[in-house]
Amino acid sequence: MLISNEYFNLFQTFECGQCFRWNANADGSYSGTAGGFFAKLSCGSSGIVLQSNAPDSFWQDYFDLSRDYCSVNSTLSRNHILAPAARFGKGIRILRQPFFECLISFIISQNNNISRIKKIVESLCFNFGTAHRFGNIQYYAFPTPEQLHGRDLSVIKCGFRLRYINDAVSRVLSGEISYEHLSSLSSDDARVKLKTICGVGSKVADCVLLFSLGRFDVFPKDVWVKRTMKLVFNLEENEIDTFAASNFAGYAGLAQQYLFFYARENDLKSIPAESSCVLSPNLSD
DNA sequence: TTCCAGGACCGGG
DNA sequence: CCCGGTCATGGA
Repeated sequence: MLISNEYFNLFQTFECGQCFRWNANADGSYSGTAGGFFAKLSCGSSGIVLQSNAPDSFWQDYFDLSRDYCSVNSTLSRNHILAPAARFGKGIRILRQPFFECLISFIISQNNNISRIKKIVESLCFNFGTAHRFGNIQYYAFPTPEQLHGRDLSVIKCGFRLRYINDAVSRVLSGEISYEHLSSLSSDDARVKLKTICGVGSKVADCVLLFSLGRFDVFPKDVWVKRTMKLVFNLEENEIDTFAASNFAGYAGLAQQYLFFYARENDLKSIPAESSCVLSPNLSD
């Protein structure tokens, strides 16, 4: 499969913090798994080459390839404060990750750092997921709810999140929480439903809504985003949602991801010298 | 040693 | 509604 798209950058898409099972190879290509499939993506002169055991339609959906990111990026760039971040992360695509994988991964993410999140998720897959092979590469699918139900998960060392995972597993298995049902709800109603899972609050729910259900209207607020919104827009936490809804034209989720990626890549923890309210444009690319 | 990480829960005010 | 303390774990 060949993907020719200026608005799809491997590093930006896989390192922007939305996913935990993609890793860079020495040559800059990326390998990873989703939905039980394996893929390797490398950037060539005529586009991105994707090798996989999955049908193209799976990745078409997963990488949100039918959406016009040029248009969305351009829309968001009309906000002159957001524009430098939109340019810096213009190759980010919002992944549509399989629901259960996304839900469990972001439950694990809470009060945690990305490198350890990846280790815990990988341990979960290695210990409880199904082993597969793609050529000479062995990989482990994300475990299904059935594979996790009733098991002692303490080997993955996820700390206090253990009972949260157990609750999510049983609620999904019972059918009470499902992708199909959530898809039929508004984002607000779906968020309320997700938050009935013990260990799922607003932030984790919004990440699931954005990274699995493709709800671009939500705006997940983690420590980095809250810090950045205060820094560059001078907004308190309780002001962010209404601001995002009225300024990001229905694409708050992508705006949030641009900001998160920009802030983390540039270690934006305090006000850069001299510029209190504009992202520094000379840091782009 | 202390602080922090893509937070959530619980209690009390 | 909002606030502070607490919850495992490991890296800086």
